[in-house]
Amino acid sequence: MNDTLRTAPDLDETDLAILERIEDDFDVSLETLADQLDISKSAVHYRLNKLKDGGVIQSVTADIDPLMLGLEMAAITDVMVSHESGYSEDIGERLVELDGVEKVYYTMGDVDFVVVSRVQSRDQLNNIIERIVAIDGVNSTSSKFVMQEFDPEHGVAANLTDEARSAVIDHTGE
Amino acid sequence: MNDTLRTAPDLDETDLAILERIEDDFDVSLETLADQLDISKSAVHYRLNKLKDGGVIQSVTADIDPLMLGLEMAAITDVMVSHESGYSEDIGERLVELDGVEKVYYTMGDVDFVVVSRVQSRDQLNNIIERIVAIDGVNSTSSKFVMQEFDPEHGVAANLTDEARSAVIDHTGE
DNA sequence: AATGAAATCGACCAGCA
DNA sequence: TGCTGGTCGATTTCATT
Repeated sequence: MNDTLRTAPDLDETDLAILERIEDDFDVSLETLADQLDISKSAVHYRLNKLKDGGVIQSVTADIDPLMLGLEMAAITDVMVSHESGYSEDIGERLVELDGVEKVYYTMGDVDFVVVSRVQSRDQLNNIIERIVAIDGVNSTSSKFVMQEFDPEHGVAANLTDEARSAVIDHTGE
Repeated sequence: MNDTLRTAPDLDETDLAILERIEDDFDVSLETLADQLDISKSAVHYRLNKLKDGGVIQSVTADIDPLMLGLEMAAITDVMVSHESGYSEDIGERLVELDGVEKVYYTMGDVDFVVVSRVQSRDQLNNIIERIVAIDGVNSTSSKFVMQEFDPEHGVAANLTDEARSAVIDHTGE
């Protein structure tokens, strides 16, 4: 057996059901969850703690509408770096530190980093791009505006294929 | 005055401070927040409700570690569509409905959609790509693997520039 | 908009299967 | 280990300012 994988410490169907429910809306009472799952409130709470301690639930966060903060503009910037100078990880960390940057992906292929940023104005976007090219090792950038965004109705747990579900649940023949 | 913007219904510095705190970790007691902000617990709760009702806080969600569900592979797929057939919005909605798809951006420029997906295996990624090209109107795709991801330490509210902050707070001379 | 008191709900503990 | 039931503390609600 391999011990290198730090995948979930034995999740069952009940755990998955809890995750599917709360990953989209944590504003449910323990009682509601308990009723839906036919277990007691304490059991739900016990499992929630286990999922938090086990790192399955990384955090509980309030999702803020960017539009309400005036952030009406999003952009995707491809960043090419010169591979000679410095390690990519450092550049990635510098990119993600920039104000307005929401997410950074380091990718294989001709593009090295994909940077998603969210700003109030074109000026602010230009500002971000300037700060990106100022980073040591950055060769060139290419940006495109985001016209519209689509978010899945359900999160990761609910989007698992049947194949993926069973792979999560029975990692050992108990 | 324009009335078309549905930006935040008058946020003040206290609201922003609350948002900055809970967008990264909602697991704080009202008492802690009240102490940090020098207002009463009830006042914090009152403001939280106002922020939820006003749509500033869209939802409270549990963030799940994809790795714990075996989703160790992420990919970014550029999708080109033929502009003659159908509206882009329909294609975007079909893309985001696919299992494993985490986010879809509709962009200006040569690339029409940028699709971020998260899967357990290369097979599952191939499966997603197959379903993408099967969508009516999709011309071609180009995918790249994500080797590493970088997330900001703080969320949108904390990443506002000073310029953006003041733009949020004093939208009317009260 | 904010407060304090009362009702409700969640967190924790000891014990049990 | 997973769960139960009960207790305590926290949160939600509401009348009041």
